[in-house]
Amino acid sequence: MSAGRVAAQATGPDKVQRIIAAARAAFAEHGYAGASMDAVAHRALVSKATLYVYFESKQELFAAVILEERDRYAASFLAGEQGREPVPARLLRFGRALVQFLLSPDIVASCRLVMAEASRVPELGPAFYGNGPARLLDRLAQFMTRAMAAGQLRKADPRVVAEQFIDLVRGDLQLRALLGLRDGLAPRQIDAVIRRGVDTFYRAYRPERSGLRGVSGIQP
Amino acid sequence: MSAGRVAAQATGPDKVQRIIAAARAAFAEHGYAGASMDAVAHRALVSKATLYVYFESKQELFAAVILEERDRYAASFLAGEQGREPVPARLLRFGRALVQFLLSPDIVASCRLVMAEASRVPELGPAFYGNGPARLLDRLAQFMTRAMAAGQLRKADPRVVAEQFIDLVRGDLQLRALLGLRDGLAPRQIDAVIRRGVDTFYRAYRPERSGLRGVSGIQP
DNA sequence: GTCTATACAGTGATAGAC
DNA sequence: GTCTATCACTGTATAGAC
Repeated sequence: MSAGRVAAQATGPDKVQRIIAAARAAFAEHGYAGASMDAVAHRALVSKATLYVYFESKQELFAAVILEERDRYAASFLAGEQGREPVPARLLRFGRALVQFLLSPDIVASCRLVMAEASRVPELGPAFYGNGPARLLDRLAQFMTRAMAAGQLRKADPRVVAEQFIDLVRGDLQLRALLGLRDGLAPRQIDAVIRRGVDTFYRAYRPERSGLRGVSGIQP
Repeated sequence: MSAGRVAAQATGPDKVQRIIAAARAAFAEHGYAGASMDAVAHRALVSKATLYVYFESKQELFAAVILEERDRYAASFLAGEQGREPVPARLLRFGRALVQFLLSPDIVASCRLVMAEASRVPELGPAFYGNGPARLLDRLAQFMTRAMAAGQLRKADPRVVAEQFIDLVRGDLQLRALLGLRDGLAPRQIDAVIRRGVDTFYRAYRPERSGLRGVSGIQP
């Protein structure tokens, strides 16, 4: 137990990760109350008692799952900034990445779980929002600020602009996904929503005297 | 069993309603799996066995709760059409009613439940969406169609226009409510989101050239 | 630390008296 | 139709052997 060699047991290091992964799958499949600790232990290839060595309760395990997913949320968006492209094209690129992310099965499952338990675990919702959507909004607002400074967008509150961009691009796609609809979520339909969202956004926020320049050069 | 007098028992008629109401409260409070039939029976002041007289299973009771709430969804929006007001004012009025509805505790709770169970009860999501948001979208699209015909809005696909209006007015308010955030949901902040949404919407969809083309809405 | 085995409460659903 | 009492089962959490 003392210093030096920690004597890495055969099953020490990543066991926690395995448990969390198993728990995430179980929660996503059966919901919080519906997922049994037995099932989690079985999936993680450990005994139920071992579970309780690492996590004092089911609640704590659940929180660990959500907070781990939360970190993926603030993932590497906007990675290739592609500064050369015109603003509408960059918006379209970003919108596609955003929606693809929001509709990914992992994120849909996480959102469902957090929403379902929000009233019983009040600190979960703010934690999820603060490290997910809020960060996203910040980064997008910075982008909008730069675009406005460069005269590529009409001047306005960058946070409002960013929020409305997200609203328009997301459409009701996220709602549909959360409700488990399969209609209207084909790739082509999704892309149509995104393109129309970018189009309307740019129509409202393009520079004032863009004059006769076309609304967008974004038709793929 | 035989014909004629059905002999209305003292507790026949509204008992089902009482059970459904109790079930809605229990599901909203503890989630589907977390709510016990025992608790529902207790709340409804009936015995558990009586529950199973009216509903064959927990699933069936749950479906009844959701489908009853669904009907409230298609409630009397857009009641006072107020045809005299200018379009932006009418949009603002409608946006306020819409958001107030979306943020009401009952609807938030229903959405959470449906989303949480969507993957396990696949027919629930479509039923909820079809009788709720979809109907709303239809009515709003009709409104947009009339406004376009009257030259008060730029011509475009009415369904797309209606959808984007909802997106802009809703903002992330519904998401925040579903996640259980209490920040940013003060009445004043809510109204600010709505007003900015209507403003951006109208900027994108106001008539092209209000001055030259003549606003006479004779052209269908 | 890890496992097998289990305590104890609570679950959905049912049988039988009234 | 309604209730009391109960079934068979599963849940979380814990003891004790290794």
